[in-house]
Amino acid sequence: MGRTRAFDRDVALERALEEFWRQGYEATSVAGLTAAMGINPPSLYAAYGDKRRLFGEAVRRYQETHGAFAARALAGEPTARAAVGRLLREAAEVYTDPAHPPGCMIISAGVNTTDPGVIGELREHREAGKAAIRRRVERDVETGLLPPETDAGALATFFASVIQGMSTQARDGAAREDLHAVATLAMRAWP
Amino acid sequence: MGRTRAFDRDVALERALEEFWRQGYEATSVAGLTAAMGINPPSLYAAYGDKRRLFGEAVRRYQETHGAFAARALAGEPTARAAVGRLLREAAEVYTDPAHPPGCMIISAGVNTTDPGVIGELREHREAGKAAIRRRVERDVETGLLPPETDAGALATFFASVIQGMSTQARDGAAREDLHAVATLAMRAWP
DNA sequence: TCCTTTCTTTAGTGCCCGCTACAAAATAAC
DNA sequence: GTTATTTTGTAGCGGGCACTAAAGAAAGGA
Repeated sequence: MGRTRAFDRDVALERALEEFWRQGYEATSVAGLTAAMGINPPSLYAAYGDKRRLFGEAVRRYQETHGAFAARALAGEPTARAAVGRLLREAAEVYTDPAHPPGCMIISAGVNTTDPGVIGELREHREAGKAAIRRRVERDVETGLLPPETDAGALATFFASVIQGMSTQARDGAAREDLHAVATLAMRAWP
Repeated sequence: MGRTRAFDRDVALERALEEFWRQGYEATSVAGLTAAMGINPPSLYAAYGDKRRLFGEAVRRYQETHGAFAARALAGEPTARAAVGRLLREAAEVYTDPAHPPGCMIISAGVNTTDPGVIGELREHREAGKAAIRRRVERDVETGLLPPETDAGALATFFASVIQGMSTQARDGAAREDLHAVATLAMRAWP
């Protein structure tokens, strides 16, 4: 019983997500959030807790929607090489999609933030992504698709670096074809 | 004539530089700056103007000291390939030097900043670095050291991406040898 | 209809931000 | 020593920050 909520919780969360994506955690103010979400501060605090927890929900939602292409690419190709190639190509697409802010929220939203919880949460997501690449490469080494001397850790760090660089380039205004060229050149690193 | 300044302007500027380097422009407060510099706010404003102009001086100083290795690498090797190889290796060294904050100030200090002047100033430095790589590659294409079909712009964007990714990795705590491995793999992109 | 519960809006709270007025202290010129 | 000039420390300015107390408005249950 009681008065029903006048706004759509998921729609408002998506608006908040895009504010955090565009400006990062610290540079995004509660006033800016409420303006983007179309609600007043007490509604935000009643529905999401506080700014920090709203950010946590936004990160989770990002992983499940805009960022989900990465896990799909790594799981949906017969070889590590094809999986990473798809991962890089799709990153070029997503990072330059004009329908939302450029680059990757997980990579950029915690930069220059004071809150150690925010920094750690995003860094763990980035490390998890790097570890996923590494495991995909190791799988192909174990099955003989890649030579046994392949350094899976180095390849994972390299491709993670390239993806993080592509995100920075996208935020600097790089065009989609520029990032596709980066992806193509990065694929030459395979043994 | 008048009272002489009680602090060393250059030493205090270096302290401010490291604050901006570690935390970025917006997350660095004037209170934090004055504490790091060992002075009071009126001394900061008398000596440097305001926070924005102090940041501009810090960026200029960074380019002339910690960041000068890049121009030296591009100018001091006989081939573009050797120059970029040295650039990547030295970036791995500098970005993980425990004597100062990790990563590159030009790449990270403007992320998630509201001030468009700060954003634009740092982006122009990044674009200038990318253009310098491109010109170095073009020079070797013109002299016949690289095949005429070489895409200098794509190579420049690729290596700029790798360097920006290395900076992010360093800020995430990557070891020096990890970044050296990234540099080695990136060098496989050459035609 | 009336009561209870929840969401809504208004209007703030205390705090830290970049920045500065002011007067005391210190130095150079004479 | 005196004066003019600059730097210094103290103390505080207006403003935006994250967050909330209070009361009205809207819904369900009796």
